[in-house]
Amino acid sequence: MTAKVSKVRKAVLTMKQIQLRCDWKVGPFFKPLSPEALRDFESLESRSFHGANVTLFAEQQTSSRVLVLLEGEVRLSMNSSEGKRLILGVARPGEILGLSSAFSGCPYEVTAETLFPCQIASLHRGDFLAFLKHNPVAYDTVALGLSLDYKRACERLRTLGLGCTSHAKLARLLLEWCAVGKESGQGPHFTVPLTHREIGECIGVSRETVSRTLKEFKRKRLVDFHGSTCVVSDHRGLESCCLT
Amino acid sequence: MTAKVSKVRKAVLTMKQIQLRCDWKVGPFFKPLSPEALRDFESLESRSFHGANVTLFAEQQTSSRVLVLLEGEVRLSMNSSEGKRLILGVARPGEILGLSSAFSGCPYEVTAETLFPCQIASLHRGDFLAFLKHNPVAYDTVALGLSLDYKRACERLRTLGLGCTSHAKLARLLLEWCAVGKESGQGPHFTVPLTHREIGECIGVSRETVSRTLKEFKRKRLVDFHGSTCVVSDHRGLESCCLT
DNA sequence: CGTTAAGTTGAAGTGAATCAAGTACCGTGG
DNA sequence: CCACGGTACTTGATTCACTTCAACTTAACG
Repeated sequence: MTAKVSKVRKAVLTMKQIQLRCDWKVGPFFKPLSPEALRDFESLESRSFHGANVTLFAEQQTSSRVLVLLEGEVRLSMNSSEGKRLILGVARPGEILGLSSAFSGCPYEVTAETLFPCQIASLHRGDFLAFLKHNPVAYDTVALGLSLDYKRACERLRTLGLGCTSHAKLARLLLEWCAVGKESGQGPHFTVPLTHREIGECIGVSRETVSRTLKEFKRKRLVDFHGSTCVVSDHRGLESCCLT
Repeated sequence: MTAKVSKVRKAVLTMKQIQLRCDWKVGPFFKPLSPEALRDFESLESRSFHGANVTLFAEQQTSSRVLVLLEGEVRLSMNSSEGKRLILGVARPGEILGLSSAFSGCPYEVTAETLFPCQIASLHRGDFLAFLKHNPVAYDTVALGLSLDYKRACERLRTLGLGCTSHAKLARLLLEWCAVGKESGQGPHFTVPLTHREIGECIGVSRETVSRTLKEFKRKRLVDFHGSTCVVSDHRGLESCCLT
C-alpha cells in the first residue's frame, strides 16, 4: 500500500472547486455578518489564487496580513534551521490563518504552505482590526477560530509530550484524524493527504518508524488502508495503544 | 545547588501580596475598561482565595468559569492517565485562565493548579460572554490573551517537536524563560519556581537528565545558579546548543 | 534530630534514529 | 510498448541518547 498522495493532491482539486466555488460565504466567518458588513469586508479584501506547494507566509516573518482560506488545503508547520519540520495540521476552507499574529503583533508562529491549489481572501492586518472594531459580531467567530487554533496546538502537545512510545503517538494521531472523519460500514474512515514522512513530522518520529508501526497496526487489525483512505476497524484497540 | 523551591514558594507570597493587592486593576484586562464596565464586571465576579497546591480546574472538565488571576502563580499542565505530566507554563497575575474553553464550549484543555497562594476573580462562562457583548472594548484584551496562550503553546511545541536532543530542549527552555527575565550585571537572570522534576516535565525528559544536563551547562559556564535564580552567563553559547 | 523530598551520580537496558539496501509505483519520453 | 528517473515505501542491522534503577548526599521542616 503505497499512498498515491501526489496523484490525489491533483485529483481532489476539481471536486473541491466544484463543491466550494459557489458557497464560500456560508463559512463560519461570513455567516453571521450582515450584508453591509459583508460589503465592507469585500471592499477591504484582496482575492488571490495559488498553485500547490506555495508558501503563503513563514514563521518569524512579521505579520502583515490575515488570510481567509476559501478553497484548497494549507499545511501548517514549524521548521527548524536544520531542516527538521513539525506539522501542526492541515487547514480547510473557511479557516482564518494568521489570526494570532494579527492580534499580538508578533511574527507568525507557523509556516503556511498550500497543499492543493487554493483560493484565498486576504486583508492587511490594520484593515482586519479596523473591520472588527466596526463589526463586533465578527469578534465571536474570530475568538472561536483562535480557540480552535489553541485547541489543536494543545492536542498536538498532548501527543508529543505525553505519548511515551511512537506507537502511542501514532495511535493518538490516527484517533484525532478519525474524530473529524466519517462513519462507514466497516468503521470510521478518513483520507490522509500526507506521506509517511509527513505523518512522522506530525508526531516527531522518523519515516521508517511510521512505516513499521503502521504495519504492526495493520497486522493487529486495528486499522486498514485502501489507497490513502484509512479505515479504523478497531477503535477500542487503537485507544488502548495510547496508554502504553 | 539544590533549589530551595518549597521555601521560596512561601517566602515570595508576602512580597507579591504587598506589590499587587492595591493595583491589580491596572492589569491588561482591566486597564481599558471604563468605570461603568468595571462596575459591571465587579457585579458579576466572585472573589476567592486559595492556598498553594490547589487544583482550580482540570482538563476534560466541562468549562463553567473564566478565572482572572489577581495574585499568586498558577501552574498550567496536561496530565496523562498513567501519571505523566507536561507543564505548559506558569501563569502570572493579570492573566485570564480558561479563555479558550469559554469561547469554544469545549472542556478545559489544561489543568490549573496554584503554585503559590492565589487571589482569583471568577465569572460564570455565560456572564463572561454577556459581559463581552456589552463591552466590546474588552474583546481586544481577550483576543490578545488568547493569542498569547496560543503563542506559548507553539513555543512549547517548538521545543518539544524540533529540539532533537535533551540538551537542545533544555537550552531552548532556559532561553525562553530568559526572555521574560531581567537584565543584571553578569547577564540576564530569572527565578525558576520549579523543581528539576518539573523542569523535566516542561520538556519531556527525566529528572536525572535535567540534573546531568544542567551540570554540563554549568561546567561549560553557559549558566549559573544561585539558589533558585538562574543567570545566563553565555547567551550565545546557550543558543548554539539549540542547533544540535 | 528524624523524616521526607530533592538532587546527584553511576551502571544497565531499550526504543527509536540512522544507515543501508532493497521494492513498488508513477510519470515521461524514446 | 518498454526503458528510464524520481519518489515513496519497506525491512533488516547497527548505534546511541535517554530512561530506568539503585545507592547515595543534601536540604527543608516540624
